[in-house]
Amino acid sequence: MKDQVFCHPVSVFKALSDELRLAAMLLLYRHGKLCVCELMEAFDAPQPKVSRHLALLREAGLLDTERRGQWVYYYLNPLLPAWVVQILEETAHNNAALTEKAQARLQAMADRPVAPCP
Amino acid sequence: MKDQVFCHPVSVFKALSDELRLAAMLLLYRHGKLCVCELMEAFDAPQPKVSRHLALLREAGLLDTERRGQWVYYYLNPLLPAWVVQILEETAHNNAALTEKAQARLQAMADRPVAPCP
DNA sequence: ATCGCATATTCGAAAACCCATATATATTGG
DNA sequence: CCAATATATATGGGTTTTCGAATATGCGAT
Repeated sequence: MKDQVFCHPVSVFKALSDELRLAAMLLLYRHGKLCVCELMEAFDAPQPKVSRHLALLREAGLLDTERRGQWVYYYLNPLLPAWVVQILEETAHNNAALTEKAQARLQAMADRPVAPCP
Repeated sequence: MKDQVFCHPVSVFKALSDELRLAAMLLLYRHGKLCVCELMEAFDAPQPKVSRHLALLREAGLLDTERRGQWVYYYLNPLLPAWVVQILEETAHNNAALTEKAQARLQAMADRPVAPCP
């Protein structure tokens, strides 16, 4: 079992202090892996905006990525400290409204790219 | 038992995304009530800076205040949703370093004002 | 090689944030 | 009332964040 990454709490909270970024973290916490275009659809947001926020989360160490063909899948950094995951769980559990609309748009999305193998 | 206050998660995280504010929340979580001059000492920070950050936390609904003579005591808003308290607990428990120095300076502080009665 | 789609990055400009300094308000004690 | 202490707020400036628009890169298919 690999070591966890260090996350400075202030950086974590800063990363989560934006509506789109927080919702993205919660959506990925629940769904495992999603590609940028799925998140664009879920948040009804322009591509550069989504991409920029995801890059920020990755630079903060919260997300990791995996390329599959033309798609890039984002997912929670598996080395995330347990307390950070706990915070996501706590937040998701008590704030379902945060991801409700995104969730619905994601479900309703047509032509979703095929999920990555592993 | 009174109703809890509503706290938008994004606002909560934004409030916690500053070193001084986060440390202040954790210190108050542990100590119950502290006045501004104690927090100035703990953080070795100028008075307007401390006051401004505390005001921000109060406006975000995280803190409440109580005047006792010339001192103003800050403490966690008793109506804080449980999930917010959980996040503080989780953060405090896994990031002791955040409040270590402040803790020490507070202990070492001479002439601390007397604690409020109730 | 070239086209089309998915994603990333760059480039200003507008807004938000943070700080130090200075000043104002409130309370206590004389 | 006056002086002293504790706290709050205002002002101005420097830094950071955020955005839309434009452009660049990467990959697959033809």
